[in-house]
Amino acid sequence: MTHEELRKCFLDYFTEQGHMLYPSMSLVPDDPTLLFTTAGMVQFKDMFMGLVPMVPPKAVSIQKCVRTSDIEQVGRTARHLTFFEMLGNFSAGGYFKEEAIRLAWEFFTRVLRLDERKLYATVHRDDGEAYKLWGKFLPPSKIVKLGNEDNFWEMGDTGPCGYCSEIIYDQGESLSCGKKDCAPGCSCDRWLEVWNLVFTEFDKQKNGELKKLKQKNIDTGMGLERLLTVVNGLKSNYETDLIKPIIDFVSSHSAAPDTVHVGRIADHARCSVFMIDDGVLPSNTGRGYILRRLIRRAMVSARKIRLKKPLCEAISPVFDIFAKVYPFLAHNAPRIAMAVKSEEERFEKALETGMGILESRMEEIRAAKSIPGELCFDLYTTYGFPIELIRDIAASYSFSVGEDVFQKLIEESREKSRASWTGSCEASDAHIKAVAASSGETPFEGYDDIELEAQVRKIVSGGNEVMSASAQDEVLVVLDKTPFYAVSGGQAADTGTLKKDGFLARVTDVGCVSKTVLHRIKIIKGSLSAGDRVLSSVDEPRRRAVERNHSATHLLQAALRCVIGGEVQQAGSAVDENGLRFDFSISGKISPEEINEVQRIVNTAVMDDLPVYKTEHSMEDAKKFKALHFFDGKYGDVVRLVTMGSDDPDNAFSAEFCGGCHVSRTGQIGLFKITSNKALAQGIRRIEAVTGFGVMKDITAKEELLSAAAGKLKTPVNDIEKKIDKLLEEVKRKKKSEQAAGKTSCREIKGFKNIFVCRADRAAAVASAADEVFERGNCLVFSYSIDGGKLAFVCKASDTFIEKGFSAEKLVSLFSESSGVRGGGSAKFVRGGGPVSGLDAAKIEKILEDSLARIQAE
RNA sequence: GGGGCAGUAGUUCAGUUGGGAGAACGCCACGUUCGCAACGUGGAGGUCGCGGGUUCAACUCCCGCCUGCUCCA
Repeated sequence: MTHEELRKCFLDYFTEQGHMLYPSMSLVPDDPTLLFTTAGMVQFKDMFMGLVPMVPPKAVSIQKCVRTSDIEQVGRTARHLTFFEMLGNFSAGGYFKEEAIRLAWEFFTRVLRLDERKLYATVHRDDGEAYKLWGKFLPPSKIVKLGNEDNFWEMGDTGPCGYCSEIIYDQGESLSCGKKDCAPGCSCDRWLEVWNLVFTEFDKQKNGELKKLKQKNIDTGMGLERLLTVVNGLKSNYETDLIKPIIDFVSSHSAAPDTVHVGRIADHARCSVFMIDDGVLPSNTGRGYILRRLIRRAMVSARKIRLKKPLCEAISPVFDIFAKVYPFLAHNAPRIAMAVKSEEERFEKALETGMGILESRMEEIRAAKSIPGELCFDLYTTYGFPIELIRDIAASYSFSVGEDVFQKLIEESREKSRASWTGSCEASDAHIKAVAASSGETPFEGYDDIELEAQVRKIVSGGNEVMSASAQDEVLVVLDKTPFYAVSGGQAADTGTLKKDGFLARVTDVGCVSKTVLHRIKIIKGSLSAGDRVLSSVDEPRRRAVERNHSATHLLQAALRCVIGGEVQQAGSAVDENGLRFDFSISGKISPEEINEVQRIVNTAVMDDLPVYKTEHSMEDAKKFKALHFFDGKYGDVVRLVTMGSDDPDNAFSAEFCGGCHVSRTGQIGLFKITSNKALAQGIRRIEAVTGFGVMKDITAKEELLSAAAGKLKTPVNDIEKKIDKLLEEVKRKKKSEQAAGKTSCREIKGFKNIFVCRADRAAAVASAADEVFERGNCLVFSYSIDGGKLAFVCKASDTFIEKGFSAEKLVSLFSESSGVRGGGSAKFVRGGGPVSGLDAAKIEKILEDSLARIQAE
């Protein structure tokens, strides 16, 4: 059976039983506390919590997942993967244990016709109900009772959790670990945990307390790769058609194939491709860092097996495997390969500097016949040079590696990082979600009306629902409909006011929980109660500015595509009243000429005053337009389309899915000016720009700057450059003349042959005065100035004087003793200085002569 | 979020307990030789990432910030 057939089998079975099919969500979840989507239930979390209803209460999905906690095991065992797809059926407040167990058993035995003799079930030892239910299908000897470790399921420290029950497939004695107590539940390859049925009925609190959920839920998860292995009677995930083509490709291009490393490359290739497809790019933090680590680990393995292809080519089989399942993956293939390639180049560079450092310490390493752990740690943490490669290098020279020290240092630095981790706060979050869920959707009517009368549905203060609020309070308000745009899609939230007789409040922020809009207000006067009718008004000038910037962002993206090509992909965007920020992926460089061209194209579109169309389409219809890009499962049933220039996306200047607010004609944008253009990360650039009044503000600020500068230079604005050139020239000349010329007087000290004292009129000339004398030949010279209330001096001594005891250091130290003015340097050269009080030239030279006399006396 | 390393001439970098900012390549001028190349001499080019502090004196030490690289969470 192919993976495609198995998918169909699974989805057909559950949809026939009334389950609604949910497409896989992105690997990057909306939830910021989650690094990646790690299970099928992630997209149903709010439904399990009872915050959002599941209609109908039965769902089925095949979810892309990433888990990297067992990354070390990948390649070594038959079943560990960092990327996998999770088959699952779900119910929030619908069926529970009995139906879940029946559905699972029936799917395995009747649909897939798995050998019943090889199936076992595990249940929690306190879950008598599940034990009894399994009794209908399995003899007691094949139902295993285990503890919390195996049969209590929770995701993270808080949230939905409960007992679970696993179906285990016996892969046969040949795969047993051989231990005496090897039995179902053993973690070896013989007893494969295929399907996990989770009965979530608790909501774990931060303090560890288990609160009963409002409803009971079913959450099941089954790795597609594992199931495919079992169904086809294979021994390992790596033998399935989900991975084998990559293994074959990699092996055939390797000079020294090795199962562990080939497997690792295959797994990491799959994971990297899907992560990049969902918008992750290699970086040094967060999600990007996980991706970087995968790619770099794969590269290390590629070196080990002497892979003859770069990684960016080795990933190509992944696209073929998933061509039918994720049709848009192939569309992104060039971009994905590009991202991998640039990370490869980056890593190569890191390896090069690492090798350089290693070589520079080779002498010491050779002597010790060992690479010290401190050096390994340093190479690894500072330069990203992997320890595996250090081990290889050491082995090739038969040196040892300071592993103990290395491990100790790594552990210490990990501990440090962990200790400084401050958990994210989501204290009253759940309450607010609950209020939102019970309030229902808030229709947004602000596209057309920025002022309307609405009724107050709920008031939330400090996370709790209240009946009223009064002056000075800061509360959240839910209305029955709203003109306020909530922050989303990069567009900033509206601000404005809520008013009624004797009542006034400022709307400072507007947010969204599922489809309920929450208005954060600060009450200026009067009081507000649930049920009140209020006039809600959006600040118009601000909203218009936001619209100009948002529409300009669309024009910018279209212009970038014109100039650079279709590879430009939005990687982030932020729009507020002050300007716009657009991040995008680009493989190569972008020249200043290209930036100018982009700016010109956008302004042409503005001056052409193109009409802007906002239309709604069903997903089905929208897919017919060629010009549009789709992402898996990102949009709902109805999509809003914003096009400029034509209402036909295929002929429009710009066409994008967008729920945001826009001008009605591009002419309203006024003018578009790019203010910044820089690289954010490898392959990602950020353009910042302003429009309308923002451009005016920008120009005014620059004009003021120019006229202020002109004022200081006492010259007309147009002559600024000339004037600056002149001034620079003057500064340079002065600097030179200061050093060179200046009045200096010099004399030989009586009784001391070739010992000179020079007095310069400026501090800057002291050194050159000393040099001038010193160049005449064998001598000792003390040069000083009294300038601005400070003494500055330089003393130089040639070798013969140093030998005789007259070093610059010695002389100055005696001089300092008497004068209190300090200085220092070497025997040949000393400089110093400081404030002088009551010292004049005569006194200074007297002190100097006394000091010389003391040296001579010694 | 925490740690490590780095930021010096157009470029690649050096700078040794704090004591006059350097090399190589590149650039300009002159010269030697001239098929190309090369060689010689001279020269221009630096707020030593930014801002504080310590000091007679900071590229160098201390504190803060910015940027890049990197490991960890």
